[in-house]
Amino acid sequence: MKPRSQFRLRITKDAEIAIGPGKVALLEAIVSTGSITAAAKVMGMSYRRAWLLVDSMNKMFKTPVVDAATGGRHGGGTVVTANGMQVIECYRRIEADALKISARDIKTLSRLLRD
Amino acid sequence: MKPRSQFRLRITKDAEIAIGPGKVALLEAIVSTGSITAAAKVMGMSYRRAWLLVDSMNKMFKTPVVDAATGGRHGGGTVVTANGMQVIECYRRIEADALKISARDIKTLSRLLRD
DNA sequence: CACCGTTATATTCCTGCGTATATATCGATA
DNA sequence: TATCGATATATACGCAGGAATATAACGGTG
Repeated sequence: MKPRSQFRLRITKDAEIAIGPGKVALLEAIVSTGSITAAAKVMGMSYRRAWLLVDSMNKMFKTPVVDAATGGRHGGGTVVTANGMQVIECYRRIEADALKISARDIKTLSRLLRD
Repeated sequence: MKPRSQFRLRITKDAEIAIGPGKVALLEAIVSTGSITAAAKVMGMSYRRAWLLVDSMNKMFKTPVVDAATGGRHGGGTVVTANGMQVIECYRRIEADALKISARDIKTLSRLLRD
């Protein structure tokens, strides 16, 4: 079938993942939904897992990537900070650049696969 | 501490990984040791796991990536085929190119991390 | 000041991955 | 032809990661 290639960039600190594809996608889901709960649902993961990922990101970066609020009319919500947006943009740009520069070799590799 | 960034390119076929960082490293270990058994030890994994990885690669590529022999003076051994060598080289070249083109952005991202 | 939906957090359970282990087979060489 | 080390394969066990579940706290708004 169609071999799908994907880059997975990870930046690791002390044997734990600072940022990777899953965390970036989660951040993007928070941007578009406005809450961790809804983002978790979109991503198909439990709220707990989503919260743990968000929490670890906030701890690993100098500046938090999200700003979570409890209470309020709609119970609260979570917004991605300017710093978080920069992380997303930078990560996606790296991905796009890497994919572009390697397109030829990736195709070569894919062609070696059985159909 | 020192944030270490790593690219992990995967080429996926039907939701299973055709080639990725672990399999490439295993192939390289087979090149340098001449057997699955020794390569598994070097990689710190069980023989079973190593054999399963090798087996899946041989099945997914049009041409086998290794040639395994049983019996003989030293019990046999496994050599990486020309096709396997091409897979390794192509994969490593993609990695190097991607890392090079993204060096600046990766540094930017790393700097956002806490020390 | 009661309501509501979200964040925050703990506990329990389950499942899949990998290890460990055991066994059969192979075949060049001494 | 007996030996020896590697391949090939099956079974059972352990464990970490994630899901499911439960509960408390929060704070605008009506």
